[in-house]
Amino acid sequence: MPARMKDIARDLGLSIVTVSKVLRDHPDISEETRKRVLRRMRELNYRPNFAARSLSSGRTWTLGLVVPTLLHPFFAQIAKEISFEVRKQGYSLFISSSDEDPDLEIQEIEHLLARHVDVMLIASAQGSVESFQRIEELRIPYILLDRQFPGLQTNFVGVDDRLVGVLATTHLIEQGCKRIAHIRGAQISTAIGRLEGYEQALASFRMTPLPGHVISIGTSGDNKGEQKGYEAAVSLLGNESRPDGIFCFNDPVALGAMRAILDAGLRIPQDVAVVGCGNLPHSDFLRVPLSSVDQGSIDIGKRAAALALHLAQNKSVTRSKKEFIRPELIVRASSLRKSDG
Amino acid sequence: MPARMKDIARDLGLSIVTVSKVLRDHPDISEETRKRVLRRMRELNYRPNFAARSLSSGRTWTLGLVVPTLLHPFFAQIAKEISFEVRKQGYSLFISSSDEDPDLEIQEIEHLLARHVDVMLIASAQGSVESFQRIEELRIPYILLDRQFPGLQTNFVGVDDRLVGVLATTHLIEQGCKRIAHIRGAQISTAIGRLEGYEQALASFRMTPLPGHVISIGTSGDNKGEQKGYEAAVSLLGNESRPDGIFCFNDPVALGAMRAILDAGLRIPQDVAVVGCGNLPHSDFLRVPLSSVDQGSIDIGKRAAALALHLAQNKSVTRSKKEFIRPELIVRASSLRKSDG
DNA sequence: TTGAAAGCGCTAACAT
DNA sequence: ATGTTAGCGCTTTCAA
Repeated sequence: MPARMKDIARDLGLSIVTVSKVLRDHPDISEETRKRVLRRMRELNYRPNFAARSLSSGRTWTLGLVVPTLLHPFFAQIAKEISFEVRKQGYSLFISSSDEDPDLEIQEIEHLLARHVDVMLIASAQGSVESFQRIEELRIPYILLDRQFPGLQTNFVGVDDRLVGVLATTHLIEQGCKRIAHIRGAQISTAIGRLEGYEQALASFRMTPLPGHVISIGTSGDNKGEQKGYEAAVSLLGNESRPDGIFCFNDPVALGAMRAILDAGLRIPQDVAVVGCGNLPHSDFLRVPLSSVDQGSIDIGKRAAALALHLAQNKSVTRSKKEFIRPELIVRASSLRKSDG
Repeated sequence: MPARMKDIARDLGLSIVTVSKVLRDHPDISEETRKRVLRRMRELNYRPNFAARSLSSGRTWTLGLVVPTLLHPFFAQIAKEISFEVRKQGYSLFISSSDEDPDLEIQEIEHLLARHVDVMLIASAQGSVESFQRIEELRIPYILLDRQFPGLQTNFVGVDDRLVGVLATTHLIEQGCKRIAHIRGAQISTAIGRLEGYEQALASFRMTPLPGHVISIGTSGDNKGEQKGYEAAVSLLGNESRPDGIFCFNDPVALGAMRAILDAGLRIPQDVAVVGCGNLPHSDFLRVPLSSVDQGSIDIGKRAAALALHLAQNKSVTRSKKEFIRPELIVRASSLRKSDG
């Protein structure tokens, strides 16, 4: 049977309240009492009972994270980082995966709300913003990760997706590509941002996408990225003005695209250069090592954790703190056509 | 302010207990009362308060999972699966990562114990079993995942590692390899099991490992697998009787080994065939698609979840239910030397 | 600087 | 079939 405050108080001839105050670093406790209490706590290996604490304080010291998938290293990294950071402050993290399914995501959110998490962190697969209204009604602070919703005033931490597109596309231009295509993602903020960056980079070199050179993989989840990328690339390669560079929405899509290019008997990067996004592990060891834009998942995790802790501790609910992480281009063989990089 | 049982009871002129009983499907409640209560619950969007429930029932409806790393898809898949399965029964899962660090793992375990999780699930990075004694003292049921400890009577769910070794090695023999080496992992049960399987398979064909053909990557975590695999393979290739087949402890190690083989100007699988373990995503798209033994992570997750739920619900603490998942060999180009495979 | 009283929302025994 | 009584272990006033 674990020790309770009651036991410590009895043993030391003090009241429970005094013990409680020591535990929470309350100022008006004499140094001597504090020491005696702390000593006895150590002896009895005392651990506070979170359920009791939550019930009386109204806080659970618990956070909830919902990601579209844990299998993608990007989200796994974020989850790990958040868990680690908040843990330092005594918070625990519920992690759940929505499998890119909006309905399942809503269920997971509801479940975490029922748990009275202090803060919610969501990388959402929603098409609309309705599910967030429930959270707001309950006055639970929340943070959107990676994916934004236009017009929604909320806390957000994610990569600067427009810059992702600019970095990748500018790099392809600098490598001498003249006909740069983009395999874009579905209608979520990340895909839109990267597309805008792609267009912006082209525009700044007085270029424009050729007809049919922006092609979408549709609304498929991440799990079909490779196949969708393959199909999209096959279509691009059949275009009357065949691209000599492709910026892909993410790495799985890029893998599929590369396979299609090689299957067509073309060379990477000489005939078609490829850049992905996400910087997946083992990108080095692919048939052609893949250039990719790193999304700074560790930074995202750290910043999200810091923001979450802030929200958990201040009853003042910040509603629209937006933090953008700078992406970084990792150049590998798939796009390196000039030795000067 | 969320609705409480008290509100429902007041509105309906009932006692709190009656409401509570409805919620928990207690038998002695009239059908009519049940319906009225359920209806009002829906109207008020009632959610039970887990903290209160935990405090009075002594159960938290919460499980804790500690994995060495979430970045490895094997553990991510397990985590996701467990989370999903237990969620169906109203349980939530705390997920934390130890980063393959035994001390950090102990901290994470302590933290979860302080949370009074109903069941602990641990894929342990420990060298010794001491940390589990703390869990036993507290009489919290726990399940070991993936990695066992000799002589420890505990619940376990994981792949049959000996069979992993047998499958991989037998396959290499059948592909005509005559000098099969093994790059083994550190002193954990998975590595030992796979080594035993390797030896057993050789023995059943009246073969034995040649001198220096079993080589260890040491105690390094998974993150250095690729480099360690490279080094190990370089050493093997310098052996006076050069191997013509290598069974690698896991896929990262196999990637490193393959790189070393290619760097040495040798062909895969003609000169050296390679088999890994883990069946990492994108194994298809490597320079040479990698044959690998799949560890059935989804199955592991499902079985672990079922066992955890059982333990959570029965106060009878099963202490040594062991479940072994059958691994499956996925043959790809890295080991395919005969068309009849 | 310490403590008494009240209560957080719920469940578990025991009435009725 | 429904209700009464007592807590679960802690925090939060407020008083001493």
